[in-house]
Amino acid sequence: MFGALRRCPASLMRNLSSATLSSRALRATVSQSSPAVRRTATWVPNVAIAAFHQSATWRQVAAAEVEVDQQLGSDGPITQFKELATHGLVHPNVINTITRQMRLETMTEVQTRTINEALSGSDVIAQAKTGTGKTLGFLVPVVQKIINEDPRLGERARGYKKARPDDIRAIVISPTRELAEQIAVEARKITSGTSVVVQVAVGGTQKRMMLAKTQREGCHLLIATPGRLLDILSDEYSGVKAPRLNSLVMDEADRLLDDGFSKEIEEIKNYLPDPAEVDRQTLMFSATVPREVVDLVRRTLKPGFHYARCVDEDEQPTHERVPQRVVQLAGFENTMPALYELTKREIQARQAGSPFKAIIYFNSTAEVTLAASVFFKLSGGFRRNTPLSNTRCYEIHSKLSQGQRTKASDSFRFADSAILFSSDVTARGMDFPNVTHVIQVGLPRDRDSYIHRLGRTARAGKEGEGWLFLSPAEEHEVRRRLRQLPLLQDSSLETATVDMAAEGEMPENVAKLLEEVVNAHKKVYPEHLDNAFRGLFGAYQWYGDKRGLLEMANRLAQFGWGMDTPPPPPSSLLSRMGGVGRGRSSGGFGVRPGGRGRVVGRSGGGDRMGGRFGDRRGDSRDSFGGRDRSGAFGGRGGDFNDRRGGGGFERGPGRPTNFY
DNA sequence: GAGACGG
Repeated sequence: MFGALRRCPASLMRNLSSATLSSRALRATVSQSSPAVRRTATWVPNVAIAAFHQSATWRQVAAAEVEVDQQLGSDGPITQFKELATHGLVHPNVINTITRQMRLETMTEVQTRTINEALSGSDVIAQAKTGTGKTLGFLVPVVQKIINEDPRLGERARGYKKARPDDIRAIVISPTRELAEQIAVEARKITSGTSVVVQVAVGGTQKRMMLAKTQREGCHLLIATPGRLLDILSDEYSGVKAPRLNSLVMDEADRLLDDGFSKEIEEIKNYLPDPAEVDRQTLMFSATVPREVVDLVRRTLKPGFHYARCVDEDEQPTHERVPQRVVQLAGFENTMPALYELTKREIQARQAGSPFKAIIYFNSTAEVTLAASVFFKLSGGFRRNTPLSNTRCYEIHSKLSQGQRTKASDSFRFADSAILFSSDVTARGMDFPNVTHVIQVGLPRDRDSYIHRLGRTARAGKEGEGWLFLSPAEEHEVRRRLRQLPLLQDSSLETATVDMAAEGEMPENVAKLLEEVVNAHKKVYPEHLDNAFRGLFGAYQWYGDKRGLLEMANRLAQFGWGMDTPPPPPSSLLSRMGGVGRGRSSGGFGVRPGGRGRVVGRSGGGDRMGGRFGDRRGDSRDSFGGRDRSGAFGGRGGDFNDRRGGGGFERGPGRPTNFY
């Protein structure tokens, strides 16, 4: 059936290629054709052509495709791995490994669609949520294509496993090193019964070692990150060439095509053979396909590409299915106390046999490092019998060595109960089993980023929940950036809204918790504090009110970290604010910290915070009992009883009616 | 002065 695609009549192709077709006209064209044409067009890769028409959205195209499929009475795609071998579509040695060693029988939806389509030779862009087996979806057809070119590679003949270094037939590009390694593990598995040679090229490893290995063993399938790939392709002396490349896979394609990567990707293409001379199949995979990517895709993929929108209409995507709560913080300084309160509570609530496995995302690497160190102190280091002593803390971001990154990622992957403090390195594609919580501190750069991070939990049919901690700086931006997401306001964390500058009374348990957290900050390396402080201004560069930002940051340093004098902000910030003098006398640079009309920063004692919280005794919640505070002290029972929001959030645990 | 991607 799929071979028939190549024989798709030229006349039909021409019709479908006409950029003036709407999806409706396209359907009509197909359904009015003769039975023979209709049959050959069963999987009409060219339905996607309709996307060339400006009025056709991806959704319409996908709908048209399904409809055409139904109308034409397709005998349906192959859904069992075994059948791929019995129909002679994929080499039995590959399929046997999948069915016997990996114990997979039925393909997932994304696998069904992409494998069938890609084997037919058309370009594919596949949209599927994470954790649905996208990797096999492109590895199977890519490996098969390699075997097609040289059938001897299907066998595991001794001696034949020697490929030449310039034999690269397929390249898979991934935005992060860890994801590339994860893909390579799968690739080596499915090629273990064949003579196909897999190599990995990622940064942070020894380039010479990798090149020597490639010289020695050769390479058919190369899995790489953009930087290193460009590095070795452009290295005339000792690099690699791919004159016979005929498959290119972009995993997390939307990420690869956006600002940060697109330039490198373009450059990489300059080193690859001209598609006009060497026919090349391109496969793009992504969990989200934002509108801006569409134009790029049109230019990148061959006309007649296939769009596999493997998002089940009936099944809710992760970001609609997973419960998500928003914690509105009184200030930056409330972040760590609230995180600590939340994790402690969740760990205690889960003790018996159900582990707590969380990823906490931050927007700068320095914040990741700081939070991880503080939590390490809070968990009592390596001491036993603390609330967090059975929960290991790990840290991962791009500023660590590759060795540290790999260790953290593997440790967390196999951990039962643990917290991973992370930057966006792990936001996409990474498969950590059984993550129960994804906590995002600060507003992510965009909506997709939020969704990808959230996608680390509730995978493979498991439960999970999302949390978003927001500072006052983000109150307005969140409505713009995270529209239409079921974010439910949560006010169950007492430390989230408490005024940490308040000299007034506060409940003993809250005071104690704050003291613990502030003291932990005093035990970490001072440069961690300085770096995180500076990092904030980068992470919040979108925030217009620089003055207000500095004021909030100063409060963080004073009341959250117990510093007498906030660290200096980046000098560029001061020039941006304009007209603000520098000076340490006010207890900070540029802006006097404090706000809320309270006089602060007078006491000179080094242990001021400790003293304050230490002296606080006696439950005096009444003094806090003023208006609007009630929710914060309502105990754990009433989760959704917020009354501050003003926006009117859903109260009950049911489906939220109010969206940002 | 962010994040990811080569040293």
